Amino acid sequence: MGTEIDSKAKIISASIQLFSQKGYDATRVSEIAEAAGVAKALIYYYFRSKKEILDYLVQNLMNDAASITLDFINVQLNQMLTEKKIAIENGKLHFADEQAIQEFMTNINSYHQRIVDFVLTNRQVLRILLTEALKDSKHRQQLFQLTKLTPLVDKNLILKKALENFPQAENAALFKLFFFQIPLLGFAAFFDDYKSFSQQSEKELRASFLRALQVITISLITGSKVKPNEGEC
Amino acid sequence: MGTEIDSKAKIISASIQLFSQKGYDATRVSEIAEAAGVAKALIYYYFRSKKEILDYLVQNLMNDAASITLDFINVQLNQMLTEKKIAIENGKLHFADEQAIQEFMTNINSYHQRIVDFVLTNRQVLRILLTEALKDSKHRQQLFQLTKLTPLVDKNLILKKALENFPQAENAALFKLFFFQIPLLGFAAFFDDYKSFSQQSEKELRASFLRALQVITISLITGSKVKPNEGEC
Amino acid sequence: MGTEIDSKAKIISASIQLFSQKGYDATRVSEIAEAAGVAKALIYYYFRSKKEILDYLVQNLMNDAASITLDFINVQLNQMLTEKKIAIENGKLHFADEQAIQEFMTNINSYHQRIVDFVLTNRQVLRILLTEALKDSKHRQQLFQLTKLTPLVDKNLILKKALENFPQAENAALFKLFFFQIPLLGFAAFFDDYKSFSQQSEKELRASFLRALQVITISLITGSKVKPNEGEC
Amino acid sequence: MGTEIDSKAKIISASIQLFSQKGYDATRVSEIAEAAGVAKALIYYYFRSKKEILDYLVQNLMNDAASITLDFINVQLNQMLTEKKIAIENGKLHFADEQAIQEFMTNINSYHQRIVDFVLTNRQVLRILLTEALKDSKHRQQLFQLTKLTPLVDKNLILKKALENFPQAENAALFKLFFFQIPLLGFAAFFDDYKSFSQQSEKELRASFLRALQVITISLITGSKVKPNEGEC
DNA sequence: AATGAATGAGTTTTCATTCAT
DNA sequence: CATGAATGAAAACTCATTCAT
Repeated sequence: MGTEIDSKAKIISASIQLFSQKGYDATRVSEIAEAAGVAKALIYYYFRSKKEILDYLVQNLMNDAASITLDFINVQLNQMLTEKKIAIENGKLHFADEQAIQEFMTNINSYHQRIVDFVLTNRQVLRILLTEALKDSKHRQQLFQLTKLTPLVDKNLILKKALENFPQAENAALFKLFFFQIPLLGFAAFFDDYKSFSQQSEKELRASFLRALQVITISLITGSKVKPNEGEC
Repeated sequence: MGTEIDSKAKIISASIQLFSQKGYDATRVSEIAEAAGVAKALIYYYFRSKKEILDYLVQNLMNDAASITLDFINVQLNQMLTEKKIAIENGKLHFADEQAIQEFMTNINSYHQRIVDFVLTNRQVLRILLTEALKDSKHRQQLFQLTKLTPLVDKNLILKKALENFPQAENAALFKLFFFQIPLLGFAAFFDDYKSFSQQSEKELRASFLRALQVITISLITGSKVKPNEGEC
Repeated sequence: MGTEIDSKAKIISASIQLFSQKGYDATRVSEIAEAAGVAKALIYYYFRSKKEILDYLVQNLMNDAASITLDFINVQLNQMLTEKKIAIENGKLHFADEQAIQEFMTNINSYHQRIVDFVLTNRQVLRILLTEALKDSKHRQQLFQLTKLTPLVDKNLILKKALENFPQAENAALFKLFFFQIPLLGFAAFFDDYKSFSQQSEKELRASFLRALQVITISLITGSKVKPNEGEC
Repeated sequence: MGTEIDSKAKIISASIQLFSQKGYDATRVSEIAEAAGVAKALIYYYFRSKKEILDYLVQNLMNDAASITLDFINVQLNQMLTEKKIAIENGKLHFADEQAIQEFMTNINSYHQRIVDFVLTNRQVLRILLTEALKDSKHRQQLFQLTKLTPLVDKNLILKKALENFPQAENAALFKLFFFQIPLLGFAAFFDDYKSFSQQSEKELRASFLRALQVITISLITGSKVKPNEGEC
């Protein structure tokens, strides 16, 4: 013990690799053992069952997520409001000066960076969770619980403003889910595939995605009210 | 001869139900048989293997998708350009008058409606395909092939304009994928869950999502250029 | 009926082909149907079961065999004895003159020809029977029953003489079985393989085998007594 | 750890028993498990498939056969030639004296003994191989490869002489196959059946068969040339 | 005479899990 | 901690046979 680089860690690592690659159901315990370079029976020394490995991975992700304070942006936004660098008028943000805009952009970007870094770092387990969430209601709950950590609507002043464009309250949640959280998950889940397809570096892709987030955010903030079609849509 | 309303159809229907519910791997052939109300062996009379059922479902989806012309919007857009109802200046769309705006909105919404209707109608198989795409490269290819049917960037003048906001060409593809196609897929895949969670009707959700698509689209079209942060992001 | 070249015959023919090729157990009823170009269910119109097809083939073989009089040689041999063309002295055949030898050879050869022609004509079913006899005692009985049709020991004067070389009576049966009947069966069973391997024509092989039978027969008839090793063999 | 005297050996033994009894196709894996007194799944712990058990048995037979030097007789024959105890004149063997004949007989018998012992010891697997060879070309090849270990024609001076009786060279191979190798295989394959039928002891049958081999061999060696019938045979 | 559809009872194979050491 | 051996339960798939027409 000590020298043999922690069998448990190897089992966990192999599990992440395989679950995210082939899915939980299609992954065999024997494959995990083989990939981890340990005997199959050892897995049952550390985990009660195959299911428990999955639970362990997801729980770890949840804990990691919880330990990250993602709403720090609000603190800074409020500070900017207090310092009169920004103001909200007629449902739109107004900036005191060019420097205020710059500061605002920096803050919002740093906020997005944190989220993107988190999903990229944990992309394999996120992919596992996403896949499982598509078929298991328990994991679906966990996935949605996870998205609460991106408090765009409730706490984040920015999107809150932007989402006022939507007449119904629920629509805000819908927009948040399908155009912010789902893209984030999708980015994490398909990152490696898209990377090899686009032949861009990890860094470039990350930057591009962040810029896309900016486009959406800014556009929304400064965007005009939408008159929803009252047709038969 | 009348009672057994096409056993094959019942098998297919049961497969869609179960695959989309529990995932392909977790669905047992015996469960399909039970759900379809036929003998297990009959499934192998119509399909060579469990895998072939999946292939059949996906192939059918692909064929259905192919038969739908999703880029009709371009035709109408071009017509509006010809009729001088809209013009493109400085990378932004300019409208001749209020009526032009209205017509444009109608067109774009009808375009989105078609896509949304397609993904909602086929949401179960789409969910299956999405789940499988997350673990099987063959299905990943099919999923991406499917997204080619939403020709937002290449052929669609609207997003083309909007996406000029992105400095690099590749970013357009990234934006298209993660903020249009993935949300669409996500909407289809999580529709039923979100519906029961939000307690909104199918019609309402569809309308809300369409409005969200409008928000994004309009905001982008009329949006100001984004100066990407040049920091170490 | 009449035009459609007899479905039953096609089923039988396909069965012979497949049973002899892959063995009874490994042949599927569906394969027979396919090879015969009829629906699987039709097979059950003509035969109660797959087993019954096999029984039918073997029974047909037995009947064909029974209808051939294979011991006609004895008649002619006895005639030669009566006509003093041959005589038996000291356990060896003595011939009256060269012409007698010639006549004798002709007779014996014509006898062998009949047998060889029979096994070659029926080689496919014989192969089936041989294979089945190796695992099923009922067919083993039928195979041995079939060999009674080659009455070399009991009725055939020639080998009877030759086999007097063997001290024990049973040995005659052993010799007959392993050095006459088994070779005959082997010749029939492996004929097609040996033919394509040796690249000789069917006619040539048949002639060669007949010559080999002569060699054995003649050698035995004129052969010297064998003093069996009395060692521990 | 002592009680379970090697489960793998028990599986192999049960497989040999059952395959040779009922044939490979008709033997169920569950039967092997039951006969071996182990769980069905254990069979798949040691063998990838039912087919692999068969392959293992045949391969083992091939290896055993290869490890036995069956042509040692040639060494002794050559020695007798060198010692002038035998000579070859006019295509026939001539012996120096009575003692030479006796020595020769001893040698040839010891040669046959080895072969017969080998086929008797491995009669069950040989029977399996024979049965499979009748339907699978791969096993046919292996069967014929096995017969190469009885180098009667090419290396064995005795039969080489004898076979000169045959005009065509190929006939030698035919004779070797159908009147030496096939009888040997037949003896092995039908040994147990013939034994219980003849009610002779194993020892007696073995001795009888060896004597039959002697009869054939001696007769051939001292036999007169055969004038093949030039008729329409 | 002929067949497409259907199935019960098996068949091989798999796999998560346990046990003895 | 670690493992080779072992297994019960179930999985996918097969196949001879039957049924309705």
